[in-house]
Amino acid sequence: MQTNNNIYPAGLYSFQDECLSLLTGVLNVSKAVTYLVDNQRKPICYKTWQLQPAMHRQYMDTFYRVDPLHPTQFVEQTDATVVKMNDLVNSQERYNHPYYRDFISPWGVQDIVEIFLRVDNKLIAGFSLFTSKQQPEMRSEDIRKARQLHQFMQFSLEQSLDAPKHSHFKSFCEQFQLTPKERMVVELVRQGLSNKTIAANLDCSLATVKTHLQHIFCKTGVNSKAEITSQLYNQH
Amino acid sequence: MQTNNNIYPAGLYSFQDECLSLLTGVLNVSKAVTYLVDNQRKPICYKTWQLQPAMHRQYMDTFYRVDPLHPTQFVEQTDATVVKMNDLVNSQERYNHPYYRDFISPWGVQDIVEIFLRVDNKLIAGFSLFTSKQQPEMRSEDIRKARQLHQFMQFSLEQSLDAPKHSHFKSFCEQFQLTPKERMVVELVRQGLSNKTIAANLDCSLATVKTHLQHIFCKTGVNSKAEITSQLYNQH
DNA sequence: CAGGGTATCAACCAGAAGGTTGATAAAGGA
DNA sequence: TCCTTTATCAACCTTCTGGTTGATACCCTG
Repeated sequence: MQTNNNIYPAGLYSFQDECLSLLTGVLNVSKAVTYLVDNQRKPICYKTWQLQPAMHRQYMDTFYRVDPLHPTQFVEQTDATVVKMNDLVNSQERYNHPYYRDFISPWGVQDIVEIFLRVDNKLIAGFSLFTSKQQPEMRSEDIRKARQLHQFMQFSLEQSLDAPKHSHFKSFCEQFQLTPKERMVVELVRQGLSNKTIAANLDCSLATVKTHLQHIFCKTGVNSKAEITSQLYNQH
Repeated sequence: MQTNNNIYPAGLYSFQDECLSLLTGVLNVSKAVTYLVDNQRKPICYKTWQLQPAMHRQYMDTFYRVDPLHPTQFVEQTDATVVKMNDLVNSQERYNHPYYRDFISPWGVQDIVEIFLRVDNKLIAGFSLFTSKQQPEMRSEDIRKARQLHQFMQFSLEQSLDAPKHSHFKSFCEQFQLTPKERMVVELVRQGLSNKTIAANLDCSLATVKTHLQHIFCKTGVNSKAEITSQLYNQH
């Protein structure tokens, strides 16, 4: 079942179960499915909740090819976390699209919300939540809750996988548009050096280091060197 | 030889933040507060959400003594996870109880839901969720969702306690034989907090924090809080 | 019961860090 | 060319941190 060089930590499978239970328990959905994503961005390890086996089989045989929410559709958009189908595709397109006309609609589905989990910007798991035509339409309030749940699942995942966070430094610097010299200061601050030592490292005066720090504090909204460090390790 | 079951693993504090965000984001509450629980079952490390500082102060000064949802009330009931105040105490008792009459009611609170997290049957964290008198009453549906959220938080907690991430923190603390309190200080230092904030979190004086730090510096050979942080992340 | 370990707090001091103002100078784009 | 950005430095002040000393109190163990 598992492909070659794709090793998932044992906990990921139960994590998947727990997430599915959480999402279906808290959000008002009629059926749901979850999967992991392999190196080739192919969904594997499906787990379903109140989803007809025949429907799943039909998807696996045919309709995955035209699924607008398929993981391969979100290769570039690494920021796509919670995607609502009816927002992604307008009603006109839906009417003509084989995925809706021949698959989604006949199974009584009104809308689908897709939730993606990533590690290091790499998609590793997804959840499809279905609402039926009998249910009230998904409101922005529900999407907000879904995003909230996503945030916690993502946090939980990073905690348990001990996800590498080396990209934080870069994203931190870019996010606040720090200048090259300021970035150097940030890196030396991260190492726990005193201002005097930083000045020695950069071959400038203590006053200059303090000015750089002042600019960094101002740009980032942080109040101390210690906070910079904790920011670099705790994204949130 | 002292009881070491009071170790707060690295990340527990941000875990607390995330849980608070999750609960207040998904459930319909007006204010909330979370705390960790120490060996003596005393709540520490409070974090509030939309809760008036004056109300919190009033609780800390006086009313914690008569709080029917106080962690010490649930010593035996290791299965108590989600407790609704109005279920626990009937309306007759509520009317005469000083906690309701003089504290809860004047602050416009209708009901409180308490959520407990345990590790090895030992209570380690709690969340108090408040609904206001303006809100509709908590239904069993909401409690069911709260239980669902609890289940996931509990799962996530157990997962992250086993995560390799904690090995640095743990080995650092064990290597230098830091006491439970000192470990807490180390963790709060890691978060980049000032001594004053650490004191507030541990509910002790600034002087005590400085003493703990002095002992930590002495034991570890480190010279500053900033160095502690870099030690925790740079150990290989 | 004495003693070690832990936790608590106060007072004091020197030095580091944070915050502000102001100034100079090189580099690069409008 | 002017103006902005970036990098540099000084002086001044407040607050925070680190380092020290000393003291009280509790718990557990010998």
